[in-house]
Amino acid sequence: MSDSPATIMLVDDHPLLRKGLKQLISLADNLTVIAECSNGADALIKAEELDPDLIILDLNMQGMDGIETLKRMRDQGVTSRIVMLTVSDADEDVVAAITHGADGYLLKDMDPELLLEQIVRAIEGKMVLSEAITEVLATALRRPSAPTASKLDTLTNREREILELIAKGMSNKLIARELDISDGTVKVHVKHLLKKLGLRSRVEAAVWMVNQEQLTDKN
Amino acid sequence: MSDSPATIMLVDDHPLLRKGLKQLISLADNLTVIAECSNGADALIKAEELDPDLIILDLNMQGMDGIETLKRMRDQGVTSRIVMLTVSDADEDVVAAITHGADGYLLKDMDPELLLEQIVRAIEGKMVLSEAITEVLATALRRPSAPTASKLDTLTNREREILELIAKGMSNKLIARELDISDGTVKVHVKHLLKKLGLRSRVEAAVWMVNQEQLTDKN
DNA sequence: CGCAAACTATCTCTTTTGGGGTAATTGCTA
DNA sequence: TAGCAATTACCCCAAAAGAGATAGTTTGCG
Repeated sequence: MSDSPATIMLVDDHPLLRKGLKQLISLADNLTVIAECSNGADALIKAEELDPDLIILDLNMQGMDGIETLKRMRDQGVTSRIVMLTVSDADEDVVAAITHGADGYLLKDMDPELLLEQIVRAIEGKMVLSEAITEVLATALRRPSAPTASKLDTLTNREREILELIAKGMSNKLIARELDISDGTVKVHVKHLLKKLGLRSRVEAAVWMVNQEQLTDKN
Repeated sequence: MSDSPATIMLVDDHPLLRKGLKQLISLADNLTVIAECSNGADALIKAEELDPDLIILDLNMQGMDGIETLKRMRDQGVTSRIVMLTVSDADEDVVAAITHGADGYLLKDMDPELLLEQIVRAIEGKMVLSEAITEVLATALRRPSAPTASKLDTLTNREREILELIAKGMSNKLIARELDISDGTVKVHVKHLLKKLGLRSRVEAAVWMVNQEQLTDKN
């Protein structure tokens, strides 16, 4: 290590948490906080200007969120180590953070001493992950990733139509009336669509579809 | 005011945030933090034991959440002023907090100076609400109540639990295995929960629940 | 033209679901 | 103590769903 302290930038829209974090970091004499930002836009500018050794980035921020900020920083050519700090251990967030170039993912409810250790390790170039996170990441990587959208494509128009009605909670009989076909025919379509999607019941199909709709709505 | 400093107890499962908050409070010489808890159960014991002037209570905690903790404290006869501190400005939370006897509702992303002012005002016996919150509260009160959340509240714990499993697509048999009860019993609970929610099938229930979860997740 | 895929429909059979009831146990409350 | 709500479990029965097979009609493509 060098003899001058490592530079750290904090990005979090909770002043209180910044304060706590800064105080924590001040306990280590080879670390220094050179900047604080309360939002992503600010962080982008300061990151380029100051080129800190480490950026600690909150995931859940108003306006531009942590992932978006991270993405833009990397696009902009920021080479600082970047560690996400967050309350969320949601699968997608972890995966998104790592795939977009985060060097770590720590949870806010960690023990402060441990957190400080991890920060030091991050500056030393190591990937730091909360324990709870490593599992999530491992299982996420085991799955190739989003095969979901493609699955919908394997369905015929009629099957997709019927799946959407199932996702509204409708029974075969109601669907039959709605589409003006026999309920026996609906059963055939349901049978096929379940097989194609690898699901075991219309309830699974409904849940899957609703989540699917929500996912695509976000983008 | 008296000449001895007012006593404050902090309840939050993020050590970091407690640290920041404690430091902030230490800036005022007529305030003193006499206890810190990382969970609701601990808080219940210490609150009764120490009877602080003010309890600052995190809403989103592991295990017993803030509202539950608040409720039990009041049931237990704790007369301290209690202020909720949280990231969430979800309508239901605010209303729930106030109706269960909270004396204030502050957001974690407030300006620290302002936060400190509000803490002082709370100790002086005033109701303190973040600006963003007053609006929420006003509109929440204008409506008689939340039409959706109230329906979930009519369910018993077991029914809600089973509804959540249905919302994962599980069959009665699977749910029975999961909860280690007979599948006949699961059917009884399903029957009741459908009647209470005014739904006609588990598929409707699943769809309703998934949408419900998504709505509450956003806040 | 011939063929495959999609859509339709029907039949059979098993499993699941939902609605009705009764009843024992527990724990809390008036 | 009596009563009530919640949880558990069982009964019966009708409706719905799902899996299998078979088959007619239409449509588009090589």
